[in-house]
Amino acid sequence: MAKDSGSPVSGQPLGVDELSERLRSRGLRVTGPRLIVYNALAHQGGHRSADEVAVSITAAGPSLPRTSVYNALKALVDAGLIDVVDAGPGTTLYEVRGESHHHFICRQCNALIDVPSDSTVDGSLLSEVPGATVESAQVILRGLCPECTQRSKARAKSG
Amino acid sequence: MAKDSGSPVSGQPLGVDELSERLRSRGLRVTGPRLIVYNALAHQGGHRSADEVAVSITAAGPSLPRTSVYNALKALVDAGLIDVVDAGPGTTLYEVRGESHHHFICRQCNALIDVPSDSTVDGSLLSEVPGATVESAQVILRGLCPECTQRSKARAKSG
DNA sequence: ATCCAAATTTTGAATCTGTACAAATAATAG
DNA sequence: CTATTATTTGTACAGATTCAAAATTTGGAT
Repeated sequence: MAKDSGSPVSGQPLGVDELSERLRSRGLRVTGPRLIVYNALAHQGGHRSADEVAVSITAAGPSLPRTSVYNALKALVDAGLIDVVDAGPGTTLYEVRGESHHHFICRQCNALIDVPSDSTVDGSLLSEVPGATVESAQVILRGLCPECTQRSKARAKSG
Repeated sequence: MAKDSGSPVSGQPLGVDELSERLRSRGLRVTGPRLIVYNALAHQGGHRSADEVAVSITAAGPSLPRTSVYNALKALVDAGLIDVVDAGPGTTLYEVRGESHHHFICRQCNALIDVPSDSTVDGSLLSEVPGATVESAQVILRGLCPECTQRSKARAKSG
């Protein structure tokens, strides 16, 4: 569903030691599948589905059972090491936790583009719901990506 | 996944005539299923899954095949008459297109709450992607809804 | 009013994601 | 090293969405 490549907005992935510490600090054990899945996702970069992660793992050596990939992804999310990408309904996408950012989705080619978040705007969003405790704000922008915008303009001119 | 009822933020649904015109203006035919699905969604209000729409249609008379509901929903989205709700991965939810607004999702009770959008903030979001044509911006706010926030406070005090 | 070509609907089955469960296994405390 | 308990794994399952092919309907032309 989502066409996607590397991410222009990201922090650097964690090493095994810090990774382990973070897992333990949340009461989670450090296991093979979790390290493998995290590294696969970090190595691929960008936004990836559980299936894409599984495939890349298999490509790199012995494969992990599908269920294990799902389990590991869930554990990593719980540990705050990776995030579920807010990019609308459909297949769940994950990304290594890095700097806060938003997402742009092209309605034509489905490209998913990271957009640096403006902390000022971000701040105003967080105070928008009276009575509620707003913990995070994700923005989904939709429209035509730069490439499709170009193509669209070209088509309008010539024919 | 999403617990939900009517929407506090909405425009008034379109009549058959304007509905038809809008479909035609996008090269889409005016068909029974499309009108039925639109009206069902408009009548229910709020954020609804394809299944909820199908059920409400069946309850009101002759039922539509599930596939037809999906087809009609897609056509209506293409025509810009309804919107896909950005509320994270999972079942796709739809709503009649009305005033622009955002969504708040409670991490505890999964309540999905409409949040009026601040046009100022909205404006800044729309200009955030150089080269791209940003057509819409939806915001997903996450945290504790007012009720769960209350419960949380109460628990902190007493126990 | 009628006919035609193309767009849609319909039917039924297939697919794709994600989850539930129970038994086997591995990670950590002591 | 051993016990305890979290995890992993393999299998089965459920729900959402899509697909292919045949039947029908729409909108424009005759």
